[in-house]
Amino acid sequence: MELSATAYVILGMVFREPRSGYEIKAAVDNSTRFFWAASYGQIYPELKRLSEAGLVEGADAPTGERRRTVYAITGAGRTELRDWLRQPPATAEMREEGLLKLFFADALAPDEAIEILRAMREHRLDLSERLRGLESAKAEMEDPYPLMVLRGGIEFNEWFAGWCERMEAQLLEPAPQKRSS
Amino acid sequence: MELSATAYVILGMVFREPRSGYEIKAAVDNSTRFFWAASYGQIYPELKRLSEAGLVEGADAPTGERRRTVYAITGAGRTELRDWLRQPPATAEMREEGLLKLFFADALAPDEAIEILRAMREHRLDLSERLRGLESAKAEMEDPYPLMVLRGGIEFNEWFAGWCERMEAQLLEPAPQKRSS
DNA sequence: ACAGGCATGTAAATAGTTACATGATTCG
DNA sequence: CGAATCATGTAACTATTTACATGCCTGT
Repeated sequence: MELSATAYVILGMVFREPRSGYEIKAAVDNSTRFFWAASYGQIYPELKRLSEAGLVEGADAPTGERRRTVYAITGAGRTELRDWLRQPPATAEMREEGLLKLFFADALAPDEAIEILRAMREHRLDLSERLRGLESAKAEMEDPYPLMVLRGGIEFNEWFAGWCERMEAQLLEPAPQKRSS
Repeated sequence: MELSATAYVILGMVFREPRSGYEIKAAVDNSTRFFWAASYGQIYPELKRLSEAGLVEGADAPTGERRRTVYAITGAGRTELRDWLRQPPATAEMREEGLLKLFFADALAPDEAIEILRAMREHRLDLSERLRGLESAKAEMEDPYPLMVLRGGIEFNEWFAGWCERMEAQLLEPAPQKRSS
């Protein structure tokens, strides 16, 4: 069975409890989004495919007149998810515009290069703040892995901010003089 | 002027010296690829667009009978690149399948979760080794930023590997007992 | 002679975002 | 009542990868 990455995100998100497409999107947005995103344009069509493949099962669960479908994982879906989890992770990518700009910063004045680092640092500090805001909610869960990943995210963003700070300092330092004695 | 991200990668890559599409690809592959990739399918069409927009200029530079075009940045291209470099970096994304799997690892046995971390750690160590292999080449350059970014990449991958190691150890530890005294 | 690297390009497929359309419910 | 949020979906667009096609040049 050849499934998209989004398919596995969905399977993972309905593994513990049935969820609607909207709820899956919300769950992704305050957890995996930071290392694996998914939009409505991916989620709804994928739910239909997974349903046709028998890996999830939809059930009507309207709130009043507002139609709503919650999807539960099936036995086959659970098997599929576990099989995938056991494969060694394949993709690991980063797209960091700040590093790209820093890479080309020789085209700018030195103080402008420092400005790139400062902006990256601020962004990473913002992110770690936001992740900290999610921490208490996850701290109560029985499942320990989301919290582990979240704390990893916080540590990473702080590490990155620290690196930016060190590089800013390095660029401010007077260039080391080459002397013979 | 609305340009794609690939356009700026190209402008940056031809800023210091004219390069062919093939050389741009090679340069990307052992530098920015780790945080910003580009394929032939993006580079060649984009070179044509940039050329039409007057931001780069192609010149025939065949090697024997083998046709070859090297592109040099124009004054307008330099201005465009610098304008972009001065904008605060907008996109910063990560797609890390290992973290996604770890996030869902509750569907597995504990030793299988450790295996995910071990695979991620190995991958990051491999990467930092490969980046170290590129270090000597960049150490001689006059332009200091590529080396700074490269060393950042090495440090990041080592930090990440260390985090994986710490998390592996945490999962191996006996669960802390809740005692009153 | 053949493999591997240099060199340019396109076509097709896949992935992903964004914007839009529609309508119900809840809270202030 | 109006805004925000719940809820589902599609269309259009943009981005990106992969595979393929073509052909020259260099070293063994």
